[in-house]
Amino acid sequence: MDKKDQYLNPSLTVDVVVFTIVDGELKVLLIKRPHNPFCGFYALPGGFLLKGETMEKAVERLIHDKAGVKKIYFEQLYTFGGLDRDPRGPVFSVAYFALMPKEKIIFADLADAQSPEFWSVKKLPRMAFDHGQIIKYALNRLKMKLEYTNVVYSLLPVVFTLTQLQKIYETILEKKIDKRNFRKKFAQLNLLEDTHKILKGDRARPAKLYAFKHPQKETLKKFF
Amino acid sequence: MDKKDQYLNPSLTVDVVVFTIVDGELKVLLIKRPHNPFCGFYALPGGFLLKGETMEKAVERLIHDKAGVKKIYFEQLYTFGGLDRDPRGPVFSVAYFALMPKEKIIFADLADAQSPEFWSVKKLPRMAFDHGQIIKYALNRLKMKLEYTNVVYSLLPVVFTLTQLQKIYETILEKKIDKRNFRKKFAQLNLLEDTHKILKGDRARPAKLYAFKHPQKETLKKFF
DNA sequence: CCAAAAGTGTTGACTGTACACCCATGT
DNA sequence: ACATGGGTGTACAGTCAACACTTTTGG
Repeated sequence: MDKKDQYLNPSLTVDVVVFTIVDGELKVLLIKRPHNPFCGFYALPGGFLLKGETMEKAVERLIHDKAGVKKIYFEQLYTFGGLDRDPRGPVFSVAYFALMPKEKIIFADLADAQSPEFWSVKKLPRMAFDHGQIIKYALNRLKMKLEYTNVVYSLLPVVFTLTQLQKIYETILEKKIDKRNFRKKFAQLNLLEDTHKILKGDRARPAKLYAFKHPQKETLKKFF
Repeated sequence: MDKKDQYLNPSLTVDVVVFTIVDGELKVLLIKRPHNPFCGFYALPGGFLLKGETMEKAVERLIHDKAGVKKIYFEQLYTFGGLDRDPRGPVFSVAYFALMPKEKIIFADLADAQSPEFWSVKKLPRMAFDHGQIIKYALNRLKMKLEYTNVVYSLLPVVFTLTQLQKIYETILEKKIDKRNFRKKFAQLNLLEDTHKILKGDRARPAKLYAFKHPQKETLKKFF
């Protein structure tokens, strides 16, 4: 047997789980597959690497093409390599997870002909490949990162109220948080600055608007 | 241009960072490369996938062939994909990290002709590819996991003294830990059981031997 | 003046940390 | 008897969780 024949020659793709929060629901970006396999099913944005392209560049390209947005937070998640993931043969997928604020969503004018949509993670459609599992994995990572880092900034516009901030935590962690304890915690973490602006318009007391001092990723001891 | 030409067709390898502790030093398993590129440099055990082999199977195979051991703890670490990692072209490497107790080290009778050696992570030789960085990444992961999980069991023989346990923490985290607080913490975590055996032979007071009740991986709130 | 969301402190329980001495054995 | 590592408790500080009322606006 030729030595080369004993080796697997797998394909390598990149898939991205893009999360955002709209109307108090955590959503994930999906695309309806126009081809077989899994034609008509929904899938994560993904695809092969182009020549000379790193995985990170590919992720940026995918995010730009499918969500019309640049420069959002993303990180590598996990590499999935089950032999039966794709009926066409061995395809290894390096999954990334990304976060964006809903304010950046633009679907008009996309370079790509496919039809990206945000779906609530609570009611996902039938998913192609093992993408359902990948989303589950990403969700878990998101919950972890919310508790140990300040990534939440990537889901928010530059200025926001403390209530908006709290609601993101409550939505993703799926639990109620005490308002006073929440605000106390953030106050002592010293991550936010008061913009001295105020959000009116609600038919209620106006809220102060805050911004992150350092929107870089930071790892802290314990958030929640 | 043919459509296929725009896609990268990378190779995919698996590399394993096997840690163990010997004589109070954290060691990593390395192999001296017998071929170019980087002939004579040291590298992590790794290689291509065989036909019909998952990444996990490949890791088990590598660990068995290079360290002569089966059934040790391992998990996926990260996928490295820099375009210049390998001078021969784009090679993506899915890195795993593994832990084994020094008691299981057997170098005799290996299926593989190469020469595996354990090197202290404090004094690594010149490394091939980006393997130095991969080890650094793995080391970081190990520190994290020590603090949040009970993986330490994978570095220990089935029975051990509390002092052996503590020394592993001290070695890896590179800090002294208070003996009383350490023992108190482990007592309240309730992970250990007293085997009612005793380790004599030191010219000092004999020590009780403990074992993990559930050697499965568990994630706990906070260890250290 | 009423509805709606913003804003604000205190207490008790728990957890982490600092710290020093006696005990059981081998030589 | 002494050297060596094993084994044990207390007190203080910091953090977490529970809990209710007043304030400011729009309608």
